[in-house]
Amino acid sequence: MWSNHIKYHGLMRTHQLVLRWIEDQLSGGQLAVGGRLPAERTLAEQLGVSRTSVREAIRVLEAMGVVRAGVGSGPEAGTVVISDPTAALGSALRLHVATQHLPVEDVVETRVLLESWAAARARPDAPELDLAGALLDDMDEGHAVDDFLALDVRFHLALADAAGNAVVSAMMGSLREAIQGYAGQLTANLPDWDVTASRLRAEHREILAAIRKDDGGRAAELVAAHIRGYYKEAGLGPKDSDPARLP
Amino acid sequence: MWSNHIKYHGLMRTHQLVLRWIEDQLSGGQLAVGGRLPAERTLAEQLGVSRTSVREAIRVLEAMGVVRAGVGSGPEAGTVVISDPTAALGSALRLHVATQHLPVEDVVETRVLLESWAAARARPDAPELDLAGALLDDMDEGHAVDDFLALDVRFHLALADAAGNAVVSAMMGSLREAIQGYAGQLTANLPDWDVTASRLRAEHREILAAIRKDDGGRAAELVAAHIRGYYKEAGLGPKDSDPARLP
DNA sequence: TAGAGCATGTGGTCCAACCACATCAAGTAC
DNA sequence: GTACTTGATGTGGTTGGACCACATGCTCTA
Repeated sequence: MWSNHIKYHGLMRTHQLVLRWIEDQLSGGQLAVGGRLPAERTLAEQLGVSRTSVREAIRVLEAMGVVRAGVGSGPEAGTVVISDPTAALGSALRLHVATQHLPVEDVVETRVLLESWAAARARPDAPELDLAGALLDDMDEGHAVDDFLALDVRFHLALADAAGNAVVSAMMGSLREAIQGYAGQLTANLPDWDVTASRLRAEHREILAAIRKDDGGRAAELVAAHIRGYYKEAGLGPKDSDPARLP
Repeated sequence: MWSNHIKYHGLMRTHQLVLRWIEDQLSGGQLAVGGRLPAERTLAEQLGVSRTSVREAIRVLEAMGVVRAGVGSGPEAGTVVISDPTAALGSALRLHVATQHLPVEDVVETRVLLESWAAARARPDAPELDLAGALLDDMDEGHAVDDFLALDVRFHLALADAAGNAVVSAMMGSLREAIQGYAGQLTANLPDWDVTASRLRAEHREILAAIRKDDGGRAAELVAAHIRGYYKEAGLGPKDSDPARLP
């Protein structure tokens, strides 16, 4: 039996070598979602590196939403392959928003772009719209602010999913996640939350109705106004002084 | 002087604690792009954790494009804060494409969406267009396939930057990066690279001209056709059987 | 048969040591 | 005086070993 040991990697740091090995396993199909990585100690020995380097690689993959590490024994234990792009993109965006290199206004505008497109593209008979409708019904029964916002997130995600593009869905969710803390603080700026919540509910119903009637153009306009209106009311100033150029 | 030691974090893994501390420093402004983190050993002592945990946190931040670690002494050494959202999003997308949970078709369609929007929104006098023009001139002088594609990437990035939305630029770049390997293989499917390259050059000039004439609508259409056309010629089948619904 | 308790294997954490590298300062040769 | 050599210093990179907490499953016992 030949050895998997990889040497002569002077140009690459050891954990990146492990990373590349795992990525190759994924691309090649030897490793798929639901599958499990070898134990850290085993993998370290197989690749001829230290357990520390293996762990650093796994830490990165975990941050990327590609694996989940669980202690103990049994099916929940070990390092298993998952696929949660939203978590990865969300964390990355949030960090870069924190460094002030991604303006919140740009995040909001990108949300408008992606969600408008999703609303315009969603099929009236998409099954995700049923979930959106159910979430909408839940929102009617007087919730606390946090609960309402949680349902709101799921409603918007359901709409995005209805467009059938996994990348757009993931990016949409990550954008929302990246400014979640920011949006939460904004609610404090609102003059009257109950009034705002009522308006949001009404707008949600309009959006869903437009999609159901296959009026994608109107749905897109409504979504854009819905998102921009909320952040504007909460005090987020527009970055662009020429709104006429907005699509 | 009080201690920075953080204890009683039973619910959180140690490296996540370090991660949170650094993110707080970024949000609070104590750390900004260009700044340097304390040395690993120092930070470990300050937070009362092992150097291992500090290193795992730094590895994650590095993968997120938030810091860059350099050995040795001097200005290039140490762990300094940077901001490269594209790298982070690109790696994450590439990995999830590898797990087959993000279809390449969806990546391409999202590129069409973002780049069309950018082309429609770009101002005719945006300085980034000058760079795009210069790159276009470079492309004329017979290059190898790889060189041409490298210039092509920079041209498209320049166009995206001209729209003035950092989030869209970052996402655009990451999408391109995520399928870079895939796109490279596709060139082998082309019947005649020189013919294709000529067509791409002509389309680039048309796109740039449309933006310069402030005809955003036409620019968006040209970009969409440009991207879809390339991948279609190279053999990437459309995922949706109803192209009439495309925006 | 039902329960308690141990064996096993997983990731989580820490420590101590060593290496490679880049800079800078002190010393040395000319 | 100038130019070169040489060592000290401080950085991240890597390793091996040790121990812990946890979850499961087997085995022994009452």
